Amino acid sequence: MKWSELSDNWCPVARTLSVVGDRWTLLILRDAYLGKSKFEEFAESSGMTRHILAERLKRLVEEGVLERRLYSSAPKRYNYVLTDKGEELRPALRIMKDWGKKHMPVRREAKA
Amino acid sequence: MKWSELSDNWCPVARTLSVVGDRWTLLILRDAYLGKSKFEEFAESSGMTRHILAERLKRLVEEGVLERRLYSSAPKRYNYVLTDKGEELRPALRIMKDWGKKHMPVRREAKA
DNA sequence: TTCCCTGCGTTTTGTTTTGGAACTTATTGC
DNA sequence: GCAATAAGTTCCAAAACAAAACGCAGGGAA
Repeated sequence: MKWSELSDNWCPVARTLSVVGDRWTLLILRDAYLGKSKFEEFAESSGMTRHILAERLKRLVEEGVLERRLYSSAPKRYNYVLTDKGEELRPALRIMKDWGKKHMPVRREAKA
Repeated sequence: MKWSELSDNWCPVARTLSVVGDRWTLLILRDAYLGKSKFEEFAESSGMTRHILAERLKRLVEEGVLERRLYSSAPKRYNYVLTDKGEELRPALRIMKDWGKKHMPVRREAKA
């Protein structure tokens, strides 16, 4: 089965994952919960490539998890802010944060 | 940044996602929470290829989320059961289930 | 007015991962 | 011997990805 066919799965968990279950999307949400909203902020913080970031942001906007908002008209600049729908996933990330702290100690020092 | 470098990230969410944040792993956990434990059960329920399933199960065992257990010695058969560590992610899946029910209605009928 | 800078992406070029299907191994039952 | 079952493994083409360069619209400095 292809990943893209998951959005109409009978299982609500599967449908949720069809939006946020890929490699980088939940990391974007993490940054959004931390208050980040600009393309460059996401790019730097998460370490993902700009290519992938652009694609994921577009998808999250299409799905109504983020909203693309003009915050400067000249030059035109957009940022990405959480919708109510997006906010409602915050508790899931909190659980993952606690789980990571408890079960996934850092083995070697990472820079930043 | 490569996905594999995430396991030593400063952020506990990122470290958690380095284990369960890929396309299919959380679907395996969903099935485990529903009581499934055998390779064939996971394969059929999730619709993922056996190839990927085998890889993900191996990783989950390595990370201590599942335990590989001999349940038949002749012929040798193994199944996969949740550890305490694995159980502790259940609440995150529950949030995703509720979110999916609320925000991701099924658009067309999918077969099982 | 020529040049560099910032913010936000897009394109290009290889590498890695994935999907799909067939194959393997060990054992039981017919 | 022959099919069935369970748990993987192997192969190849297709898709996704990483890294880095490029594009573009304005701003500011020289």
